[in-house]
Amino acid sequence: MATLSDVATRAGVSVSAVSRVLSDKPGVRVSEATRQRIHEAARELNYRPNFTARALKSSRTHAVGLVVPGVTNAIFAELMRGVEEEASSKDYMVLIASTERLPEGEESIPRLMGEGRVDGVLVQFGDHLSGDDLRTVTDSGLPVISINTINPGSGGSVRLEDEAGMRLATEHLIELGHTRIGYAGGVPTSESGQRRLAGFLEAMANAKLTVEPELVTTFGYYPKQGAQALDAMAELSTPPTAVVVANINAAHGVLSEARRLGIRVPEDMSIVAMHDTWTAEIAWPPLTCVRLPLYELGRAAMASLWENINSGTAEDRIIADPAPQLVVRESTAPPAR
Amino acid sequence: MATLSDVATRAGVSVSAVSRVLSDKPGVRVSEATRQRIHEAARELNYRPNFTARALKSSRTHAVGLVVPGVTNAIFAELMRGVEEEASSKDYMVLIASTERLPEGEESIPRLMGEGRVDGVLVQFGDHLSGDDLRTVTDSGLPVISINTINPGSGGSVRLEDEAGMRLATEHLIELGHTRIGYAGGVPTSESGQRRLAGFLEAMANAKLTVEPELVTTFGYYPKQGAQALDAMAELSTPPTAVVVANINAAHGVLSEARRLGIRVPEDMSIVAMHDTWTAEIAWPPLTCVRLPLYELGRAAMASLWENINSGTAEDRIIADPAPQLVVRESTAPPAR
DNA sequence: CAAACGATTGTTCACGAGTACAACAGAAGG
DNA sequence: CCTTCTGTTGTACTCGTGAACAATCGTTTG
Repeated sequence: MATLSDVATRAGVSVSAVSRVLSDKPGVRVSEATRQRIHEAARELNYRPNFTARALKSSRTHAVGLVVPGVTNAIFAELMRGVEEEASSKDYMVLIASTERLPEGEESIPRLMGEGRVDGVLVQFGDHLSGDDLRTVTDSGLPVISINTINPGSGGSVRLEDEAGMRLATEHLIELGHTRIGYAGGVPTSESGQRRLAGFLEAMANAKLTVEPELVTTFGYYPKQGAQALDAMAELSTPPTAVVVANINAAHGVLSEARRLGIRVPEDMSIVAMHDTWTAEIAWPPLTCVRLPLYELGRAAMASLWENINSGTAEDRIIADPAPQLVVRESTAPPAR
Repeated sequence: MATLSDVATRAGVSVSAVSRVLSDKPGVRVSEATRQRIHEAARELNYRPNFTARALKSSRTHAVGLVVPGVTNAIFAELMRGVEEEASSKDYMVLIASTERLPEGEESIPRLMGEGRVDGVLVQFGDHLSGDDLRTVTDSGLPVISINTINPGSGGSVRLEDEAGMRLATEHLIELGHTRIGYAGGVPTSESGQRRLAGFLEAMANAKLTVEPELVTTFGYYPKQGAQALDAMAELSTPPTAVVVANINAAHGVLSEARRLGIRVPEDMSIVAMHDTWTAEIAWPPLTCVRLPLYELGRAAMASLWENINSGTAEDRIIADPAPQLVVRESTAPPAR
């Protein structure tokens, strides 16, 4: 790997000359002859500035951390694609830190943040946001953007129109004629979970429909918890004729549990889910979903972080473009009379 | 962010003393008093060694690159989970470089490799392995492990038992009584594609079944290409009664295309797919699959890379544990007479 | 009691890039 | 002919860590 001084030797100049020419700042004055010789030498040696040295000098690593609950997840994949592309366009790289297997004395978050590996961090805590982890992240002094969670007092955030999305989903069921509608939400401590529940309740209230407490479950966003929610509702003397599921992964769990219990979708029960990933299409029946701009959320998160890194400004943004959109497939239908 | 010399000042000793104590090498002799004072000062200042400085000095970044064709993919997710966990256990971090949107003058691979950002690279080229990219990667002089492709002359590799997996899938259909079996494979230039095709042909030959050329398609591993393969087969005067699909993502495409064409699965056509991701269960009908150890492949890849980084040895490994396993679900059945 | 030794700690330099400052050349002006 | 200026290039130090080497101290031994 060629260094600055290798190039300098080859071009017969000093390192600083090479540094000046190659960094190509506006104010530098170098003769055309040396400039060319240096460029030629650099090309011949296939010179690339050493990242570690540059990072040490400038205390900029041109890398950001992305902390997510897990990577086996279509929602995360969309988000990450957005982050990746925006990062790439800003000459940044992305370091993934999954909190999937936290239990065993997880050290990767403090390591990521405390050692100057990254210039900033994007955090999407899942349902299980441990207070300790959160503190580690916010106390580090690094620019932090939290995704779909407003972090009190620290850094900026980006989030989606969760309420509007849930209203859309719920209104769809109401328009189809459902009145007894169940809700399978995220855990109550999750912020996005609270917003989504609010959206559901609002739509129900607008339609003057009553929401019986036993029809509101908040087990979580994962398939198993979706199945759990359906189990709870199926046990009732009069189960709902439709269910709003606050997360598509949970909806997949609802679907397979419905199959297991012999509940036909949509004939016996309609299902509408939040988020529209490619898995919605392959499910049977294909899931009616509300599409939220996850890719754009990722891009916006990275853009905000970049802003924060470079100018210290931290704002809370709501990603509303494109607006939440209902994608009707085959998991919803009018209720059987 | 506290530095070594901050700790040194606070403890009233020199930087080298601190360095010695905190790096805690076996041969160092430091008095218990200073050791304690240093540890205390370090704790009080919440000292963490600066990664960039350490990397510059030792020319080890404790990071590896993972180059993959795309991140919106359940197969990749499994693989990445393995890589992540093994990396974490070795105190390494993972940098993702997706080649998804290569066209636009992609610079991220050379950047990743040429600037000393990573100690080594794991590469999984998809169907579209460009010669240039491959050369960039292998010429860099960095330790490289290629995943599911044997890279001629450079670095080591890990791969799965593709042939055995395909044999298993094909034999399953043969045992059910199918004789006219179609094949939807990866592009012919892909190495794993060739091995999988070989496995299919071998199983057919073993059963003394003829393979008509028009039943062998090699469009690729993606859903759309799976759909394309089914289209080609459905056009035939006598379509196959079963199809072996060399990739589960393509199989999802086959399924939805079958639905579009009014082909019932498994009544009119059985489908068996390679790889068993969670999406196989949510599909309708749930897909019969051959499970290959993707997670273990990821772990093994990272372990091999670590070996290569630390001792320069590069071997080609085949991950055979656990062995390929047929997971029978509902997409396969005996042929209709 | 002095030399020699071992234990402990400090000084210095290197890693590669970047930058303030110094140094030097040549040209213009007095 | 010398000063001054400008344009160009080199020198030297910084970032934080790590390690070879040097220095210091107290202690043991001849």
